[in-house]
Amino acid sequence: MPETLSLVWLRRDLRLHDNAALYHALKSGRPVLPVFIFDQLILEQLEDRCDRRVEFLVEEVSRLRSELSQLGSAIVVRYGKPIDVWQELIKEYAIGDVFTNHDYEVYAKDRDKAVAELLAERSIGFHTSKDQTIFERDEVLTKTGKSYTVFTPYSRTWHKKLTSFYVKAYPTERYFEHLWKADLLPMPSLEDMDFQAVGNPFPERKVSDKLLDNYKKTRDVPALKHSTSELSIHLRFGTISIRDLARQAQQSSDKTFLNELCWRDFYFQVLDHFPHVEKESFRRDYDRIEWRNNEQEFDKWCRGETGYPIVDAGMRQLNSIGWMHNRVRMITASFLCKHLLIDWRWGEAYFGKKLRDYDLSANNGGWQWAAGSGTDAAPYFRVFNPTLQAKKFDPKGEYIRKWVPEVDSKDYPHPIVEHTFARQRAIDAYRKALAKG
DNA sequence: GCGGGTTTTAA
DNA sequence: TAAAACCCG
Repeated sequence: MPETLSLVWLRRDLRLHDNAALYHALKSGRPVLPVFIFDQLILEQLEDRCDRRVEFLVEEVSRLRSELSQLGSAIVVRYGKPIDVWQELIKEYAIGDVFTNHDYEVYAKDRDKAVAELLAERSIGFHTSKDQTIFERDEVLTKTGKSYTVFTPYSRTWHKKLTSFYVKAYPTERYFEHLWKADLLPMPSLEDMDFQAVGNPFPERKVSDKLLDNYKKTRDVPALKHSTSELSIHLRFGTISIRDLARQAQQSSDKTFLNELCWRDFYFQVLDHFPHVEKESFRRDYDRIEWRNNEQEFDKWCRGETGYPIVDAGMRQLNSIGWMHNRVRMITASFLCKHLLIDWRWGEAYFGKKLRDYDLSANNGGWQWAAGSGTDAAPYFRVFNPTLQAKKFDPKGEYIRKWVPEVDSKDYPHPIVEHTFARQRAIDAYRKALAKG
C-alpha cells in the first residue's frame, strides 16, 4: 500500500515561503507533494506564441522544482485540462487531502468547484485558504454587513483591521521535513506547450525601503527609472508574499504603497461579490452607452498612433515590453473610452493580451474606473485631458520621447480627434445613455 | 503537579 | 494580539 499523501495545488502562489496552503498541508500529518498544472484551457487560447506570462511561469515553476529538489522533494508539473490532470493524479498517487489557496475569478471558482466535487467522490478532502490577499470576501464589510463598493470607506475599515497578526508570515520553513522525499520529476518545457521565449528579464522580486518612502512622489512620474515597485508580476503569480510586502509597506513612513495594496484587495473583493463585472458594467445602465467602436481607430490606439504623444507612448511601451506605467494606463484607458468612445471591454481585452502582469480583478477594476462604469467611479463628465496629463506627469517629455522618438517630426500623425470636440461627444453619449433610466 | 517564562499557534 | 502549548526547575 503506497503512502497516503497531502497534495498542495499551486496556482498563483509560486513560492514555498509564507504560503498558506503549503503550511496547512505540511501540518496535515502526511507527506506533502506540490503540484502545478499548466492550464491547457487558458494556454491554448493565447494567440501570441511569445507570451511573457507563460515564460515567467516556466521560469518560476522550474525554480520551485530546483528548490524542492534541494530539499530532497519534488513537484508534479503537468500540462492539461485541470480536471483531466486531477483524474490522472488520483490514479497515480494515494491522495489523502488536497490543499490550495483561494482564487476569486469566475473561471477559477468554477474550476475549483469541479475539482472539489471530483475529489469528494473519492473521499479526498479539499481544503482552501486565503493567501493572495490581506483581507478577502467578507472580512471587510460595512457596519450593516454589506460589501463596500466605494474605495475610501473600504480602505478606512481595511487599515483599521490591519493588525500585525494579519501580515504575519506562515512559517512553512519550520516544517519542510514533512515534504515527501522524492526524486526530481519531469516538467514540460515552453516548446512542449508550443510557446517561444522572448527572453527579456523580469523585474526583481523585492522592493527597496527607499522606493516605498518616496512612493507618493515617484509613482506618477513614468519617465523615472523605478518610479513604481514593478512588483505586479510577482503579486500576480505569488512569487512574492503579500504579507511580507504589506509588513514592509506598513513600516514605511509613506503609507501610499500600503494603500495601493488596499486597492488590490478592494478589486479582488469587488470581483468576488459582483462577478457580473467581468462581462458587464458594474453600474448596468452604463451598458446602454452607444459606443462608436470604430475598428480603424481602435487599431491606431493599439499601435500607439493616435497623435496624442502620451497615449502613444503608453501603448508603445505596452506593446514593446508587456508592461505600462500605471499613470499612463489610466490616461490611455480614459482616451479609448471617452475620446474614441470605444467599449471599455475592447481595451480591457487588449491589455489582457499584452500585460505580463495581467490580473482580471485589477485590470477590470481599472478599466471600469476609466469608463466611469465601475465602483468608485468619478462622474462621467470628468474627462482626462491627455495634453494636460502629459504636462503634469511628463513635463519634460522624457517618457514620451523614449517611446515615441519621432514625436517632433513631420512623420508624427495629427491627433486622431480634437480634444474639445471628443470631450463633448463623450459627455453627450454618456448623458444620453444615463438619462433613459 | 505547579508557577513562570517562553514559544507556538491562530489565519 | 491573545490564547494555548510547551519547557524547566
